[in-house]
Amino acid sequence: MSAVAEPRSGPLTPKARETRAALLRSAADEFVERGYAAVSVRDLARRNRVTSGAIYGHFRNKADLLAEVVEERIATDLEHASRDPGPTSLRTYLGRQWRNYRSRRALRTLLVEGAAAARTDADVRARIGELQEAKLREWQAIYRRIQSDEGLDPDADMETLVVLLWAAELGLGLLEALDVELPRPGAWGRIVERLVGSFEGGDR
Amino acid sequence: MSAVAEPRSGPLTPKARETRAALLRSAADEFVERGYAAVSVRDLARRNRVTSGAIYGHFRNKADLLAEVVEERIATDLEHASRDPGPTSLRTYLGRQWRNYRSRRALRTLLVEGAAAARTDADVRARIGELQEAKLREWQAIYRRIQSDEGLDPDADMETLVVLLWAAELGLGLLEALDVELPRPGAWGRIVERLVGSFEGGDR
Amino acid sequence: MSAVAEPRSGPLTPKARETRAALLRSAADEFVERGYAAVSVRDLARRNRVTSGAIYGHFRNKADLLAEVVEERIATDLEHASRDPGPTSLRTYLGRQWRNYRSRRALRTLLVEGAAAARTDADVRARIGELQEAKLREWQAIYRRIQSDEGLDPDADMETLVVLLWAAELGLGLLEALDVELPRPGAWGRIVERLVGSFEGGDR
Amino acid sequence: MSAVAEPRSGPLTPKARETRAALLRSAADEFVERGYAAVSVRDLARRNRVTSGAIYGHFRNKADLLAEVVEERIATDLEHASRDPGPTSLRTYLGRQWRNYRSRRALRTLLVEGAAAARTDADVRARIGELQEAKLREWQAIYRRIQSDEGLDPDADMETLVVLLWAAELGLGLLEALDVELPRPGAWGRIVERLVGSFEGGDR
DNA sequence: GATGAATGAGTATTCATTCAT
DNA sequence: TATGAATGAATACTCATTCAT
Repeated sequence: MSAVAEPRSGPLTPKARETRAALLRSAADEFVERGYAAVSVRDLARRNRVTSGAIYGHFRNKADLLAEVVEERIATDLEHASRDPGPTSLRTYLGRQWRNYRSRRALRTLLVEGAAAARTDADVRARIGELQEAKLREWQAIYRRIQSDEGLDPDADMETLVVLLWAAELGLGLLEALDVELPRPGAWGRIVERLVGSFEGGDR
Repeated sequence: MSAVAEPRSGPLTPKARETRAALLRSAADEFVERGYAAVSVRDLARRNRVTSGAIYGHFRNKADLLAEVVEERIATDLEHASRDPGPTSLRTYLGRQWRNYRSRRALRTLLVEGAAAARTDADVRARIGELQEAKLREWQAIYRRIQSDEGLDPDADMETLVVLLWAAELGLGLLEALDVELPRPGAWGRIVERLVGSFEGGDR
Repeated sequence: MSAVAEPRSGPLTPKARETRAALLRSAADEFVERGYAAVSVRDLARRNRVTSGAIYGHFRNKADLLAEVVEERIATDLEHASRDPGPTSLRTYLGRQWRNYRSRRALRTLLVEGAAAARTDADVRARIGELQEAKLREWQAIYRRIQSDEGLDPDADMETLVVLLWAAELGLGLLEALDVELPRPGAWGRIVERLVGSFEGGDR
Repeated sequence: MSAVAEPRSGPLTPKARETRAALLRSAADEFVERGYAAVSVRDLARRNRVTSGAIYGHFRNKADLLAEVVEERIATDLEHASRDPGPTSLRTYLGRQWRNYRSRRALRTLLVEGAAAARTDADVRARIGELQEAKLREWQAIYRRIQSDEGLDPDADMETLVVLLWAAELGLGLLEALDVELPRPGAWGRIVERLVGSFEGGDR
């Protein structure tokens, strides 16, 4: 209906910045706790002592709000996983990541919510999807670097390995949503170390 | 299949059985295509030339309908994966399953929808969650059988391996919902074969 | 969002018919009294002791409701104006119509509201527009019949005359909306008779 | 032109005058193109590179803006129609006005919008209504002058004639809003000339 | 067993307007 | 004078669900 541009143009007032951050924070909490669909914009407004109209000064949509929440969470929660660990074996690198999978539970939950929303919202789909692809590419680069530095089997398909391991992480999110009991962190770490071991000894 | 499915007790007339089956079929299609939240009970009614009131003669509520759809789909799509393959190597068994992962896309989609619904609906959560746990237990039994029959490393943690591989399958569903490009079936099959290879040669 | 058909399919329950008629009646009253934009769907619901949801079982839209109201009003208020008066002079026929223009005030008001709504709603525009064109064609046929039967100047452009007179009627509606004082019925009748007189003598 | 237009008193800076003029210009365009109700104050603000708050420095409210737009348009578009044409026949005078009715389409559109707004806004109603009455009085004076100068039938009711012709013009606006096809300018001119002819030859 | 009219509560979103800075 | 963040109230509309017929 409106043919022209959007709110949120120039630099924000400090107070506006604060409001926005607070909204993102409580939206993240609520979406994780009660689910995206079950949280109404009014709920968020009330919780932040603003009117729902105010929220629309900061976010285009409820979906936009979800996308921003997910984007922020990916950035913070996967930040250290995306840094190249330097000289290390793939086993050590992966074992460390997997052993503490529980710390990423909120992120997984948000991605489950995001994926469900993505099914009907093209914008959410594009934004979160592209973020996922970017992460996968980052990790693939790291794995390949380790592959050549550490003398792993050069035929090993690191691209697919990365996708498989990340899919497993995401799948945990689904199982968690279904209240399925998951293995203990130690077991997770060990199994990944063991699987990845097949890449070390050379070909097979 | 489910104890709560039919509010009306007693045996069903053939016509009622038919209506019920048609509803399940089209609900499955619609949930996969347009998403559980985006499909209204009235949509389903119209598509099946019944009134929405009639649907409540067959299913307790919309969530019940989703649960039944998922249950049915799990039963049919994973039926052959749950049969013990008889004497075979784990590599062969798994390679076969993974290579044709694309055939299970609809099932994965339904599980993504189901997981999102499960987040706010305790009944859906319990029903689909228990089904998942049952499947995992089935597979774990098969893997353990192969482990002992084929002389795989007896220390290998087959329980966790099963969860990891199934989580990866579910994670694919999430990535598909986000329109992330996935590896080709051949690559999937090979990587799983390779990973599982680490269980064969004996200890490590 | 919904790909399939609409409510209101088969024949209506007597009670439903009643509800629908009552809604149309009170919508007409309210739109005339307070204006289409100022009347909310909830207002109408409250006034009819129904929920707003019920209204959407009878009408697709608020705009649909307006269109139906206008259509009905045109049908009843212009019904007798559309019947061929039989043998009579154009002067008598028109004088009679114009002298009692005040009886059509509600119709004019609705057409002003309808025109304003039509500016942004293509459906309303098409529906009311087509109705207007149909009426104009009806009248043009009647005028032409009188023209030949009563021996009026055969060169007279009855098509345009009809449009002009109806436009004047509609214009009254605009002036009424602006609270402009209008001439008395007698004066209206006389001026039209006088103007139309120019078609009779054949002179010129 | 209007006593309430400028909330801020005192003389305007040149820049403020410019902003105000630009706002009026684009408001006129938008109201004609998309409709008063469909144009938001923010739309206008964005289009003029001001904030919506700033608009309230120039106009009391949105309705005030519409009233000013209409007032301005009436003043410019009907300016030459309000000047006494000097010695001329009524036929010539009116034929000229009607033949080019298409040039006044924007004005008619604004009056339709104005009338709809007037239905719920007493201020708009009063302002535009009074303007209309003033115009009608102006024209009535001119017609009477011609009536006596040109020796038309002294019994002819010029007051009502003026209202009728102006109502017809306004009615065109309504029909235009409904996308009803209108006669060609030539036909309009001729019919008015013909009708007015009945005033010339003397009584009938 | 089925109908379909109605409920009731809720939803995201929009908008004219205000006011501290 | 202008900004832009925020208000507050309203809006059309949707939907799962119920129940008299």
